[in-house]
Amino acid sequence: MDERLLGPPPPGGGRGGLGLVGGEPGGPGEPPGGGDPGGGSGGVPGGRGKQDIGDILQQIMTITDQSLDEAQAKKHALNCHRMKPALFSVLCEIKEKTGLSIRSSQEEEPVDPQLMRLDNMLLAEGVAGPEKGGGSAAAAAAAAASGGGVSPDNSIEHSDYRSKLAQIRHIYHSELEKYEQACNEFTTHVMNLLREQSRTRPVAPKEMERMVSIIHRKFSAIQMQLKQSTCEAVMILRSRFLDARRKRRNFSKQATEVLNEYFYSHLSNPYPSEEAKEELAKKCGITVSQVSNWFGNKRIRYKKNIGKFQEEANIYAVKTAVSVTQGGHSRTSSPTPPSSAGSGGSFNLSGSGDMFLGMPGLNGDSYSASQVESLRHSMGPGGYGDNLGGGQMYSPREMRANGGWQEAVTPSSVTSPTEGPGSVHSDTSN
DNA sequence: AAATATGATTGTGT
DNA sequence: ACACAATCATATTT
Repeated sequence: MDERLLGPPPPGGGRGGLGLVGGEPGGPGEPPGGGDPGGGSGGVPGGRGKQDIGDILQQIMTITDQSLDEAQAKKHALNCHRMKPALFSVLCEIKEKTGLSIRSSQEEEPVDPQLMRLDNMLLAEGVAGPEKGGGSAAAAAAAAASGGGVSPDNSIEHSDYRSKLAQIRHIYHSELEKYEQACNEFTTHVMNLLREQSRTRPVAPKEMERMVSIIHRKFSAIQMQLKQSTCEAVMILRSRFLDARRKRRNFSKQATEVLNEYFYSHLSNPYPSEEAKEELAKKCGITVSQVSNWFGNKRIRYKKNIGKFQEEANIYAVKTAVSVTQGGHSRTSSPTPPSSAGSGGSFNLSGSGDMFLGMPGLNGDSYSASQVESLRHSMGPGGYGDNLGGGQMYSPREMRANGGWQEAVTPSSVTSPTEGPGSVHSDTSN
């Protein structure tokens, strides 16, 4: 029966944060100015401090042993006292009364919704769920399902991601186990202590229960911290690996060709329908959303600086024109009916209109001349080419007819053809 | 190495 | 849900 009233062992060596992923700059690091409450400025001169402490410790050990023996003796004496049972029962009664008030004040809390969220997320990420097998299999299945033979190299990066995730999972589980174990150890320790003490002092079973629940609450708070930091780590990992911006690859030359072709041949209304997007996606070997992204970017960037896209516009305009003249009425690829393009009407309106007026002002003279020439030829008689010298070739009526996805931008390049179109309305000053 | 191009994400308005 | 604008993060060009 020689038990020491040692303090409980601290829960497993973990502090709050797991050093999982490299130090993020924004991380919640501890401020360097540590706590020294109460201004304990009694500086202990270094040097011999340690030796002294060792000596003192030894002294304390011996003293403690002695006093413990004494205490045991006293305890025994107390236990054998004849008045002991009566006193004990009285104390128990008193304790019972006070215990009621304590119990009523400490009601059970409902399950923390935050904890639920964390749990759910960990489960969803495959951290909390079953071990390796299930997780990787699911990931592989997902990869197989989603990747319709699109990007073959993503599996490598995926494996990297998965290994990191497995690392997190491992740490998480081991920490969790450690906490669990420490909790159990501590609980039994306390229980033993209480049981032992219940012989000499009144300890109701209810009280012991309460003690256990308190301990569990404390440990679950620690677990929550663990879960939180694990979640953080997973989030960081996700943003590192799964953010597509980080591994951007340009589309293939052919893909951009196809996309540009569509864009410039539908310049008056470059909003492909869902079907058209799917068609384009299939042709380019990219996803529909990528097509949408591309068109979004293209529209905004074209509008922002038409001058920069003149060349490109010419190329593709010529291309389509040539294909029209050469192939007669058979378009190269687009299954879209000519009606939508309104081939002549609206396309020439905004597209070639800019083209003709904008080009000479730019540097593209030598190159554009021939292109324009060929284009003019291809357009045949009655084209707009004749009006070129006159300058004003748009009729406002037709202007409006194009649906105006770029509004006043088109005319602006007309008003000041000499100036570099890029500098026209670039309000991006700061 | 700086500048530019480009695909993707995010926030906002409709 | 979609388009737009701004912005990010990388790729490519200069």
